[in-house]
Amino acid sequence: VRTIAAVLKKCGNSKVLTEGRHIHQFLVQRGLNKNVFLSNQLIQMYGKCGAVQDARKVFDSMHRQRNAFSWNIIIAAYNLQGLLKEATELFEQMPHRNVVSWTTMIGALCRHGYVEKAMELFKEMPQRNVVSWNAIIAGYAENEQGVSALELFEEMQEEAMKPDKVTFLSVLKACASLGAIEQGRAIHNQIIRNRLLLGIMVGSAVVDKYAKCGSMEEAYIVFKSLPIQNVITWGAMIEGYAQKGDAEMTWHCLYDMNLKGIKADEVTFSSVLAACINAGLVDEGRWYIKSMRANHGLTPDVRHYTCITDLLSRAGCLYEAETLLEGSDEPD
RNA sequence: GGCCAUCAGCGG
Repeated sequence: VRTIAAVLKKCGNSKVLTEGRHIHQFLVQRGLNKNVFLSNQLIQMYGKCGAVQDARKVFDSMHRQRNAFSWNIIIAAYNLQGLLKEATELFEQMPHRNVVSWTTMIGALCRHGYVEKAMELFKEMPQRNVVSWNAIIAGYAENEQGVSALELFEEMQEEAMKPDKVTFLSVLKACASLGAIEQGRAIHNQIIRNRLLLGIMVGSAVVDKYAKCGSMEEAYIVFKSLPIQNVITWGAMIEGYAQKGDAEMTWHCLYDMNLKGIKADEVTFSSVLAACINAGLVDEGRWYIKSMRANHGLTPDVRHYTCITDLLSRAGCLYEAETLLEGSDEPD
């Protein structure tokens, strides 16, 4: 049972629906489909594969066997597809909502931009844990309401709720979008004081925050101190230099990351092109967008064409911009 | 007891 569960989980995470269906059939044949634990895994597997209808069938077939997990999982499945209405209906029908159910809905509402509604739920819910706090803080941070995010962060600590690494991620993001360098430093110090080692995720957020606040020196110090550097940490550095129009350092990073065996991706190149715009380097821009295909096996998409058109039209090369767009396979 | 919610770089 444990191994079947693990396989189902893998199917969900790697979205291999056909394999998942086979296991489902197998479970039916063996009469194991009455197992609540496995049924929950099935719902989750279908949900992650985007097959909400199948997930729902399993859920419905459970009848009175359903537990809080089943409900939470099916609600999350609808939310994953952006089906907020259906998720809300189930949430309202759910008999014994727990902290996870509430938090799931808070996250979903925030993802749709309904932060105020999420806040209502947050206040209404009977008890909150660190994840609930994280969800609402991330919601404000995502919806460019960094100030509220930071206020909530204060509030949570007044209520003696200990922030964890996800909390720090969200508030650092809020600082980054606000350009709040001092607040950001304070949070960085707090992370250090809490002896939370900078893992790759929080570490990238710290780097990004310093970069967005324009302090590339501090960004670099943290960057170097991280256990590993990946495409995202490099990307945060490159974006920082790009925003400053520091083309030199942008090229340097791009070169360096390749040396270290980290492959630049589409996001990296949209920053590189942004650097070209900010530094007014038309030839380099032309070269890098070609280099994406030629040297990196990447396909430029709308983001890159937007940059290059911007760059070319600023330089007065409108005709060239048009021909470039016609040659691309992007509709816009 | 085990299975569910919050999660880092560009644009959207």
